[in-house]
Amino acid sequence: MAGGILSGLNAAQREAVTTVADVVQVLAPPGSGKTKTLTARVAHLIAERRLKPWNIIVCTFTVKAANEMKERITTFVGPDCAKQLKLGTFHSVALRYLKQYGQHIGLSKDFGIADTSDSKAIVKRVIKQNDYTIDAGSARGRISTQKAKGIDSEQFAKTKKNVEQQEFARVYQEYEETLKASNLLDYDDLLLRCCLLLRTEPQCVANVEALLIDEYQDTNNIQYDLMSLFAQHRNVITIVGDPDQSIYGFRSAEIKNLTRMKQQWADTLTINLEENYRSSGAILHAAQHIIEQDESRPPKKLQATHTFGQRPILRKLPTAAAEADWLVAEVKRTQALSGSLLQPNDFAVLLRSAALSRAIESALGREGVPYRMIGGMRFYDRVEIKLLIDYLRVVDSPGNSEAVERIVNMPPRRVGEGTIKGLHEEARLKGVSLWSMVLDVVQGRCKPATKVNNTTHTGLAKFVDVIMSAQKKLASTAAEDAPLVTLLQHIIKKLNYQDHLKKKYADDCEARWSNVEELIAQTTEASEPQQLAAMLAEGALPTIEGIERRTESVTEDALSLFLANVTLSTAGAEKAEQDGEKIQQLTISTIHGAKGLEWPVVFIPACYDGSIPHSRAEDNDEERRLLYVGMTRAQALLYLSSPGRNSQREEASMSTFLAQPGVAAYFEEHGPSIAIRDVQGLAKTLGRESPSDAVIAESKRSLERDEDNYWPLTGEQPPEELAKWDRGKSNETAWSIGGMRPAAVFSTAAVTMQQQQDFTTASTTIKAGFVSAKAQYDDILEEQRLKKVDERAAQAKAVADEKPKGRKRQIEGHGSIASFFAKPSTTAKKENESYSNSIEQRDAKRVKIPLQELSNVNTVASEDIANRRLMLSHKLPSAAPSRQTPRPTSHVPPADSPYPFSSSPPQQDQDDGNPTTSDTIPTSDAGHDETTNIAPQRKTLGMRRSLKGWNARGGRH
DNA sequence: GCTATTGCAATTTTT
DNA sequence: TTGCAATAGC
Repeated sequence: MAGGILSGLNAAQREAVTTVADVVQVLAPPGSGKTKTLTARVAHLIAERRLKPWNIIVCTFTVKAANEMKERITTFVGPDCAKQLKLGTFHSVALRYLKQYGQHIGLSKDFGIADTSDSKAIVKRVIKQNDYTIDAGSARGRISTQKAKGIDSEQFAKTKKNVEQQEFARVYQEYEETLKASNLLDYDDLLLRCCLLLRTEPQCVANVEALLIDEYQDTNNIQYDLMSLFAQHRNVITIVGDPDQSIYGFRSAEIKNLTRMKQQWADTLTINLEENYRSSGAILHAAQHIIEQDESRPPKKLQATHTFGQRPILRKLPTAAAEADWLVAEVKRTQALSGSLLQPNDFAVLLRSAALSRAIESALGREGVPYRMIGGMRFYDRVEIKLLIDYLRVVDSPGNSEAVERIVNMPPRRVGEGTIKGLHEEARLKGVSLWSMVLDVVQGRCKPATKVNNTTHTGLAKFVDVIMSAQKKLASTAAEDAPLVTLLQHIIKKLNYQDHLKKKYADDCEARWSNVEELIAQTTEASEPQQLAAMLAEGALPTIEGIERRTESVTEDALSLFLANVTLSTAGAEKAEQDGEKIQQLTISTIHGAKGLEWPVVFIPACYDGSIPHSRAEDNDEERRLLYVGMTRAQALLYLSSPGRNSQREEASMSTFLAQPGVAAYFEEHGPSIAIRDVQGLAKTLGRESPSDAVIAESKRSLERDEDNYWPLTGEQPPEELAKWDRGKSNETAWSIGGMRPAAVFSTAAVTMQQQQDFTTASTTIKAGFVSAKAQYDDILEEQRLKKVDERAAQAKAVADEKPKGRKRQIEGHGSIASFFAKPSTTAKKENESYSNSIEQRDAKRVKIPLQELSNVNTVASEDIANRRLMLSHKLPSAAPSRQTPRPTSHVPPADSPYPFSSSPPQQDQDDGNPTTSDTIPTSDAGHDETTNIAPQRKTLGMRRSLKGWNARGGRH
């Protein structure tokens, strides 16, 4: 077994794995096999040193890291053994101790965890109640900072200095009181209380033989304390980390903890890993150059093991939309030029902040590149899910007044804000929970000072009934009978939840309902006897003599553990992740979320001042490290880029980190040409087989542009786009249509499964959106027209079949319609796709015009389209506002599409070697055929009308 | 007093 | 582009 554990490790790694030193620091720069080393050490401790897995604690910082660690350890020691390890995020390990031994520090067993929205609500209420003037957001942050320093509210109050700080001290104190009253712990409390517990009852960790910590550079002081306490009996600690990758300073991470550790344990052995196995030499050089701008940082060696490869690319684009278009074009180009050596899974787009994904998502959607988003909105944070979770939380512990407040009038029960606020305040003064207050009112035991009229009283009674009946249900369901789902189903039924969703979210209730179904599926899974047992067992810590632990009542513990896990889990997306593995998808992530991961090709867009370094960041060195972390995720190709304007359309300049003199030498100005020998180099770096020359040549043919030469290197608009800008200014409506975000593009990994469904129903949904008979009739007419147009276009196509390549044209009527919803700036091509259908004569004649010229022709045409739209909007009186809402239907894929987002699957036409595309079909100036005129115009007007309908929506009716 | 509508502001990173 | 606050209406 030892051979297995050590195989593939270099000398330094072996030393780290097998050393007999008790306290070990492994300094592991990016790509040096950090996780590999840590997992191997765990395996070594178990296999060679004969430590019991249940006496080993492994802490990570993120759920993802924990999962990955678990997976990798499993391959070493097998699932049974791996399961017994105490492995998880700091928070989840702390939670286990508190659930089991919390009574020793006076913690009641059924405490809940206050998530971000709970904390936020509490702080807000406290501030409002007292007419304080502090900003709620910053107060929350400060509370967390104080807690991470280990300063509790009373200590802080004692040191209060100025008025502002006194006010904050009060907020802090009241916040703590409220948490206590609701029987909640916030994230920081989990760590703090665990420290308290382990100080008061050191016996709880008497069994711990070894402690291992991943990403140690991100520990804050509380976590440092926790580390010392976990290890207090044997002092066997292994940490891995890299100061250069410290990017959680905002969470009070202390890089100093590395030296602090050496001071506390004088015999600490430090091992440096210096070989990078991940990235090409060119990428490492560039990344290294960036990180070395920080002069306070101790120099460090990092040895490339791969060939030099392709230099990273640093590119300036005019706008975020252009940047996104360029990015997607590069994805497609590199994919094709590599002969599909690179697949969508191999690409990642890493962002400073999740909100930057908009432009990227819409460009990807438009071009049919499937993607998934990690980070961003969490599954359990979606309103329709959160509400149900809140119901479960109240059933589990009604003392959680925050949750009660959120759900008491949801769905609407005619219990208004005033009533709730009044009752809540009254409850607080009385020192009871909101729930017991409500209960007393409903059952007539208490006459509240707050006025409660009859309808409101009935509403409250309904609410009480839901909760109480659910509690009964839970109590009466045996552990074997899937208590969690049963309970959830009961609540859903009692609430008429599906109807509620229909009413509240008329336009996308299917999507929301399918999220609910996903939640049901998750609870069903968690309800299975083995799962239930596993959940309880996983939480269980070894029995230690002399320490009393709490006993369990299975069903209630299951619920409370389930809820705790929900709160601590990042996504609840395990399932979607599995699916993600099967489906080829590009990844979009924040840089923070990408830590520890790697991809063959990485894009880091939006590298402008204000984004990286972020305008709100207080520590620019940390921002630089963030960029370094992002860059070092790349194995073979790395693209950095910046738009000339930020999201607010203000001018944006290239990140200072990249604008330094000398930096440019490490970068190319444009994407690589990727000759065949480059593909071989790529294959080598990635450890894959290189595709044959023939395959490469073949896939190259599908490209309309095989060099990154559309966007000027200066960061200006290409002449084609400029022409549009000049003339298109007044065409605002069309732009805003284009900016619309498709409903089917979700930010949550967990929802990907449902995207498929959304799309398969998309064509019918379009119809459903047309409410008025007139509109529907128009639509039918429209479709017929388009069909006719398409038929003619198809004929033209037959004539012109030696056209250069590419994307399969869309013949379906709705496909053409869809292209009109797309963004004009970037989709001039697509507009032409449908529009040009009408100009078949020119089509046939111009097919042989070289690419460059073709795109110019296209531009002229789209300009004219824009102008004609404009004219029409003046001439034609708007028709009666249709009730039709502008369903974002832009990416309706063909029904047979293998990709959820594909509107143009990268398939070749089978019947001829020269598949046609409409992309490059040249179009002429204004249409001269009546049919052709009407088709695009009416669509445009339709959109205008519906936009009006959108704005005025609700005005009538 | 509750609901709906309209108008307004805001928008880092994670447990 | 979404989420919250104030306002008018029921």
